[in-house]
Amino acid sequence: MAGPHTLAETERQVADRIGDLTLDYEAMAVVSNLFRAANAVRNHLERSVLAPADLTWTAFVVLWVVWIWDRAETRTIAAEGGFSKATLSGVLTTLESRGLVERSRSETDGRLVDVTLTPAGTKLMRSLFPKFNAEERAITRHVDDLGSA
Amino acid sequence: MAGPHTLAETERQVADRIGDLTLDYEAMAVVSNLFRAANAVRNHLERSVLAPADLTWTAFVVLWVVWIWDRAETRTIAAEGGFSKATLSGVLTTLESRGLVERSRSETDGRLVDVTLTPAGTKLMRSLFPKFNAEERAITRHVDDLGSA
DNA sequence: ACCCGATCGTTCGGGCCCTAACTATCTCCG
DNA sequence: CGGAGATAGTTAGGGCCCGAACGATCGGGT
Repeated sequence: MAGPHTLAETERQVADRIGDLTLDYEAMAVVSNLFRAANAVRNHLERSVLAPADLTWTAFVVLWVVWIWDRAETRTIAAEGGFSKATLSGVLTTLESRGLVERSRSETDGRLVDVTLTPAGTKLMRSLFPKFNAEERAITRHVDDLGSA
Repeated sequence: MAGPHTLAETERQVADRIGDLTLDYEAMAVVSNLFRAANAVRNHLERSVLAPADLTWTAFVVLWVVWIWDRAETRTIAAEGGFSKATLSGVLTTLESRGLVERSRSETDGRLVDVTLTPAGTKLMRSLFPKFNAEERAITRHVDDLGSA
């Protein structure tokens, strides 16, 4: 799906399996390369920036959203980060236990939960995000290479 | 990171947080959109094609690699699919218990494990892959929209 | 004032995902 | 031949991830 083989090699193998069907090889390559690139970028950023701070990708995204918007409702964070409410709930618990975020029930709507950064969380993001962005910059300089099979 | 806000909005918020630092907003947008697109594509394919067959994304990738190359060593599958050997080990156990793949120790090298599809696994892929590719085709027709913030 | 449907966040169960540690096997080289 | 180092796959442990089910809350219509 996202490995070292060339498109031509893969195409030949697929043709052997289902030669009688009409397939869209370009669409296959697009999806495959999309994931190849996304995985490569994520792995690099996790190892170079996030792991030293003992943060996962998702945890960093949560901190990022709350940091940028000063405070955020749970539903907003999940939508912004692209993961489910269930996932967020667990990550928030982790971050809360580490003293990086705080949960507080909304005063105007009893169903909502507001999330804010603790001073420790803010301090972490102020020092971490510049490093993260520097790596983003370094990566995107050759992101085209990652995407080509 | 990958939500509904525009780049301009996000940029203004970031500037409020660390206005004195030099940042690469375009690199931010590239990474963010890369993940936004990859997530959207993956979620769609999982829900529309994989979930009805009770397969996860990773499980499908494993089946795909083994199917196309007829048989594959564990290390090859992991490299091709972009996940760790440890992850693959667990997924293979799941697929084996469902009777879709078989493990067999290599005859020439006692360290290696060869993976092959069972008849049931082959049958599943022959029926599933055309559906998967059809969705890939439908998605990539507007993948540019997904990537634009 | 009261119900009904919609919405929010959490919890539960199962599965993926990674790193580190471990065992088994192979290969190289003296 | 025999050990040292490299390599393969598995396992252990911790964390993410999702859909489904749940209790709590809100809002509109009567």
